[in-house]
Amino acid sequence: MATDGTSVQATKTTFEIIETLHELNGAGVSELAGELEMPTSTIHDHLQTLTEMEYLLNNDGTYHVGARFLHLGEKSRTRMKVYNVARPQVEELASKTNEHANLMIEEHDWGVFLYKDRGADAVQLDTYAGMRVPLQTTALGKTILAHRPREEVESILDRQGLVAVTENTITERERLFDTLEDVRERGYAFDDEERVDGMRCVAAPITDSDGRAIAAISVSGPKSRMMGETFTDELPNLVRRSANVIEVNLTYS
Amino acid sequence: MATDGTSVQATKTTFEIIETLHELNGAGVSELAGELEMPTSTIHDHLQTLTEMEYLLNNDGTYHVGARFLHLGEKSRTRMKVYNVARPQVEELASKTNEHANLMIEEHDWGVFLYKDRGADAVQLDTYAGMRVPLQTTALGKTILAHRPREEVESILDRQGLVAVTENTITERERLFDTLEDVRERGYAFDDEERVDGMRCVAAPITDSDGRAIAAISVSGPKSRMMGETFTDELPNLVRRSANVIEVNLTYS
DNA sequence: GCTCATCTCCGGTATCACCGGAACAATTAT
DNA sequence: ATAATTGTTCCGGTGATACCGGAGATGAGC
Repeated sequence: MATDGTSVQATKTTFEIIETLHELNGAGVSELAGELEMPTSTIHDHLQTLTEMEYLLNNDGTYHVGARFLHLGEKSRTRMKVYNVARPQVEELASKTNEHANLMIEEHDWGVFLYKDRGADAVQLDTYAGMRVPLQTTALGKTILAHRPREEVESILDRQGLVAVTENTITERERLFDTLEDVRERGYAFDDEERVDGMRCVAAPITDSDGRAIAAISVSGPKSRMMGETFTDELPNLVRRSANVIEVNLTYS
Repeated sequence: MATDGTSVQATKTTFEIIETLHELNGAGVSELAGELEMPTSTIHDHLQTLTEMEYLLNNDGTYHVGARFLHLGEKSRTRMKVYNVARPQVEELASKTNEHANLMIEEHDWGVFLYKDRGADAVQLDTYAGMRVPLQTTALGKTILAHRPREEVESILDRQGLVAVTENTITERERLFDTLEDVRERGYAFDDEERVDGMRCVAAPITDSDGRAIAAISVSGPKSRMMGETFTDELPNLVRRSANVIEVNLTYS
């Protein structure tokens, strides 16, 4: 583990433990020690500290991630202008289409779901606020990439690669850039089972005055309902209109 | 700073920085250094590490809390049974009453808002998911305390004290225990401007099979609308009924 | 009561978190 | 333009401490 000098090892360990605890959905000292290949005493020191600070919960030896993370996450979300402005629009999209409606931003080269709302007919989905996905695997991410300078997209891809998630995920760099070109021309993006089998999605970017994407909104639903003119015309218009409203409200508020 | 031996100082520093960053709603290195009375280089080391790990964002020298905390918080919330079961009930309460409806749990002696929904007429409030408040300052917290063993409540008070937040906050231990007795008899609790001036609240506990409170739900709104029979009969019944539905669903799911 | 598994606690030591200081960058004033 | 100022980043030394092994405590299962 090469330390750059300006790097706090204990912090890395602490967050590795938190992250693993989170993935395991709660665990004991020795389970974590085994998972992370660290001595139990080291794990214990960190768990102890974090519990004392009230970031973790200890239920008879089983530790869990506590609500202070929700506090940090939720409050920083509510302070994002785009979240506050976009949220009502996402809700309107969901209730108009009866499907899932989502808001995504980019952070550290990832697509992050900031908010989702479920319409009346929405299917069960694995998305939740805070979830991170590779940008090119969703319509949302593609609209964001489409409205970023090519060199920025290149460097994101250099760092992130082009992982395949389903059979339809775009994995060739040139094909992606072609797609982004289309997205830019049309003003919206599709996702045809590129992240989840059976699911389709339509997304539009939310751009600032320079045309740079700061976020994206979308409607997603099962292939069976997302087809024909609904998929090719109706939904794109709906989503774009919402994106526009958000852009306007961002400027004048 | 007395270290117990089994305590990781760097972790404490890291979270102090995160917490301060959060309170300041983003800050630079030297601002944090001033606030926390630490050398800029130490702050920088931690910020660097946390940004590398993608927990913080760095916008031209101004650091912000990132969405990974939302990820941790939101996912651990969705894995709580009571959240999933109670959420639809909270939403129903909000839409029936047109006021705020809330779900609270206890964690590390604090009352934590797990979820809130706003009805059509709901006033602007400072509550948000993850927010922590002293238990005795809300109707929600009081119902939780009322359905915990007295010795447990005593030790919570020993650690937390009885801070006054408004003029009406209960600050005497005996008066609190009298109130809790009433709450237990009635089956629900009121909050008459004990946390926020002008706001009233009605809450009911969600208990497990042993009668121990695991959470509470409530409706809250401005004094002007929360009065008369609505406040004394209608809302209590509504909230209790919702709590009951949640309890039943918790058992059979 | 014994065994096994797990969590806590403790104390030594090699490591690295912390810090001062200097270089670098950006912004404003002159 | 240039200097002054403010703030960020980098670097290397060193003393505090994170880490670890091992012992003690706890508790479940037989």
